[in-house]
Amino acid sequence: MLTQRRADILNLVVDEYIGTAAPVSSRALVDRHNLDVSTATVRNELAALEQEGYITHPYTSAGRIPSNTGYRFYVEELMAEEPIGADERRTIEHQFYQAPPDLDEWLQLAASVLAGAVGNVAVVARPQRPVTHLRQAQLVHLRPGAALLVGVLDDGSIQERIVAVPEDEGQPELLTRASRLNDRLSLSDSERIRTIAPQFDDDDDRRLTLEIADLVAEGASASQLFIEGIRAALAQPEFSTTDRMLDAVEHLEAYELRGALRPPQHPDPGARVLIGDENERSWLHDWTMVIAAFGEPGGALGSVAVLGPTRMHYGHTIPRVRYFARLMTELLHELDG
Amino acid sequence: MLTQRRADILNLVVDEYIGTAAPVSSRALVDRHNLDVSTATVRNELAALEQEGYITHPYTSAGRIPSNTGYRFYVEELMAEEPIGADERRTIEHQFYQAPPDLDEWLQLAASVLAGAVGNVAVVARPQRPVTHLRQAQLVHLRPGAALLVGVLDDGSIQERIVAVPEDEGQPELLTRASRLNDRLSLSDSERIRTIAPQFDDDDDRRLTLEIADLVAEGASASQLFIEGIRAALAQPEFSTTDRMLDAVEHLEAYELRGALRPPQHPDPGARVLIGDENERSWLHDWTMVIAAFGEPGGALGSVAVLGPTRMHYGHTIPRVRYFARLMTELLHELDG
DNA sequence: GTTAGCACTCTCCCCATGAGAGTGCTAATC
DNA sequence: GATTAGCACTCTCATGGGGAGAGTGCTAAC
Repeated sequence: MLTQRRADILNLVVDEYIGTAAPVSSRALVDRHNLDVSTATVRNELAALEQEGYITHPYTSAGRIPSNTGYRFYVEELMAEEPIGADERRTIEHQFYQAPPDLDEWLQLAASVLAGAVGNVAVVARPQRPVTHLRQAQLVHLRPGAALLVGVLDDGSIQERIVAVPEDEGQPELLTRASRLNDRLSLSDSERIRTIAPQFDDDDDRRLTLEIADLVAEGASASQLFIEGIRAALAQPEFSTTDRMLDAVEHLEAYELRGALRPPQHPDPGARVLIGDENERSWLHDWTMVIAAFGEPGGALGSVAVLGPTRMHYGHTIPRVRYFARLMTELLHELDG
Repeated sequence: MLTQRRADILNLVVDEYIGTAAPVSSRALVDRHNLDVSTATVRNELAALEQEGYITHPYTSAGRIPSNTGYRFYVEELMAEEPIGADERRTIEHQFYQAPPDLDEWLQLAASVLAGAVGNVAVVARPQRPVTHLRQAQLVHLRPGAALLVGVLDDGSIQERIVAVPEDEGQPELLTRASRLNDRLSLSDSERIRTIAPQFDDDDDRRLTLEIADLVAEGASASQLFIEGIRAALAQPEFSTTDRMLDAVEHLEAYELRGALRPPQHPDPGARVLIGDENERSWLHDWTMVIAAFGEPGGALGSVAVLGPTRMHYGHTIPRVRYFARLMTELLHELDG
């Protein structure tokens, strides 16, 4: 365990480094926080902290920078959370009530506002149920023999695909067919729909039922992501060379991020912080991800996340990620009535 | 007008510069293309070409690089188009027939494959009609008093929003209501739907009709973009400094690109090439955009575009943009049956 | 019209240099 | 025993000079 003074100094080192992005010297600590010890004493403490693995220095005679262990300790024990003022809260919430009451608009807005607030990449994953159920299916006549199958799922998402229908059926017949299917399939999940299929007498009904099962399964697979703030994140000194920037650009896209986020299993009241190699993906080993889940237990679950260099303003970011997750839960609730 | 020899030399300068990204010297031209004149003669011709504005050089004693005028002349008169081999064609088309027959999948795939083929940013804009019509509207019961209004439009897109419905109506009543609305509104555009609204006796029908009009209008506004290849474009020497890279990253996103593309008015058999300041947006003044439209005349129109530095492999890119536009037209046709 | 020859220009890489920032250690001090 | 002053030492980084190299532009000869 760290002595109080060492912990204090570690705290200062991390704060300072987060603010300046430059290795922190003993001099800087003493001067800027009027410690009542000399730089030599601080140097001794820094050496001890380094011994214990909380900080390192890039070369013999540079200041100290936090190690991942240091950040971890900082986040758990030292960090002062920067509360979200009433003004800030109001400004943010105002933007949501200004926007049309549409989930996708809100998610997009959340990503954008959060990215702006933390100056890093913000990712919002559209809420999903672990298992989605069909709410209603519809067949829209396109041309003889083909119709658009539209499925509304119980997480509010819509899936569509073009399907074959009997050549001689027009919209009226398709309506009848759809209502027949809905009577049996509504509120079932993909698995169940598939088991119901053989119960239909009509060949086409059976085939369409299987299409619907596919449709529902598809809806449950890939959740849509809203990504913002790439430019702001890349402007940070961590990406001061073009190759590091290219690396980042390569990974900061929906496909990669989806893999990094993983769908939450239950709504999380807090925010998880994954520092450096605590992330599974190796490209994230220089990144920190702050992630929180939103939604109702048993309902659709989404994620709010912020990605940035491990040198991240944790005290600022973490409460904001939490706040946005709570806010999205509320907004979701509002949509559900 | 240029003499034949000057045109030949300009051609070589552009080819060479496109390949190497380095200013082209008289020596390089003579050596690498075994011209039967001396470097001094070539220098004289280069001086003349510079006089006439087709090339410049960055400083007194560097090789020559094409000016925008030079590129323009090259594209119109000199460039050798690199045909798409049967193999390449097969490989590409195969990928589309492998993919599920879904428009969005295809558009995404097109952006991705095209980006890979040209090594620059590829953008595909989802086809849109100048005026969209409602194909069918549907009301899906969510909870007492609220339903999901789903509109299928005649360009194949789907729009949705949550609307208020009478508290006491369940799915059966909503079905009746929807079919009543469809009878009157189907195949009308937003304008017309709005004028029909007052003809309904029922208050709720009138209100829902206006919602539908909105929905249709919304569907016609912003076309979805599929963007790929950012990383490849940024890896080029034009973006060798982080600030230029940041500038590019800032602009290479859906919102900005939508503004740069502008919806096509009619399907274009060729591909337009906009070099440097021929682009309206000032951020594109160092870029070239190659853009082609696809779709049927009178039907929904989309765009295929490639964006890259003005030093772009024109002879390679242009035929491929054209080819993808044609391919998308065919695929669109296939979806429409 | 073409070419050899050459002076001239500009970039770019390399390297030496020195200032500056910081540490680590030792010995003195509280 | 903890703290501190002092100082040697280390490493980076900015600066500037120098030289090689690449290429042009011009002139005079062919």
